[in-house]
Amino acid sequence: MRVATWNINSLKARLDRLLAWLETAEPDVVCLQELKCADADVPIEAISAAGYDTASWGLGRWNGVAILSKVGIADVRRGISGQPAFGDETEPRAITATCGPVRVQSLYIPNGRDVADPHFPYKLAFLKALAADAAADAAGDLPFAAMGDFNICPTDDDVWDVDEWPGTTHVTKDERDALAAVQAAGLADVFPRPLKHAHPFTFWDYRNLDFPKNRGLRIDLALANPAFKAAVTDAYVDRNERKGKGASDHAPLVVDLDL
DNA sequence: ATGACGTTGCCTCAACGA
Repeated sequence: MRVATWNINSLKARLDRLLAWLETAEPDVVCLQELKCADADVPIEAISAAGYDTASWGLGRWNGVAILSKVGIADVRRGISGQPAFGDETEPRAITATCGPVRVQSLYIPNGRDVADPHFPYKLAFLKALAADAAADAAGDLPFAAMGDFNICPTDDDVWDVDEWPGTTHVTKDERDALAAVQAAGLADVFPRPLKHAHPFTFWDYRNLDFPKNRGLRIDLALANPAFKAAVTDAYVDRNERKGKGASDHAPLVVDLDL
């Protein structure tokens, strides 16, 4: 089976491209982030017509996550245990479901904005809660993967140029340590192959010709438990989806499984 | 070709992204 994760930067604005990509890539399960719409505005009919069930958690113009599945959606859970709120709002940044033989989590980790911004400790707190929350699924026999936009470059190789990257967030030791703690719970990075160039970047800023110049980041990850990892036959970043008019600034990360 | 930022809300600009 084929499982993917994609930060689509607005479900409404990207719907036509999403539907076209579902038809060509034929994933069985897709984790989406940055829906930027409320649950009531999720176009479940169009997605259903493409053959997918939808589980979503969206509140409005910011954040929002979903899981699409051709193989059923069961045991849906919104959020994570101990999820920190920002201000008085618990933001829609995690949804988990069992889809056929796998359990997947669609994650949109807070950006952090700047190391001096309140969003930065919020990001670290979210990751700390995630590490604790993931331990049970990580240790289980059911293939499980926490997938999504982690907003962290795990290593300097995951940045197009760490010297030129205006590196406050995404590359700090605190963030990488917090990510390592999630992995230490029993989740391994499913490292994808790039379709072009040396590094499997998943994000390129819209500005400054970053995509044509391959000034990218690898911030979208699939962290898998041993049962999921053992079933992986291939993983790649579909950078072709970053091309053309109306693209998201992220490309899908696709994982193939012998399941 | 992949081309100089895009999306949303109530909006004519601000907030946000990474």
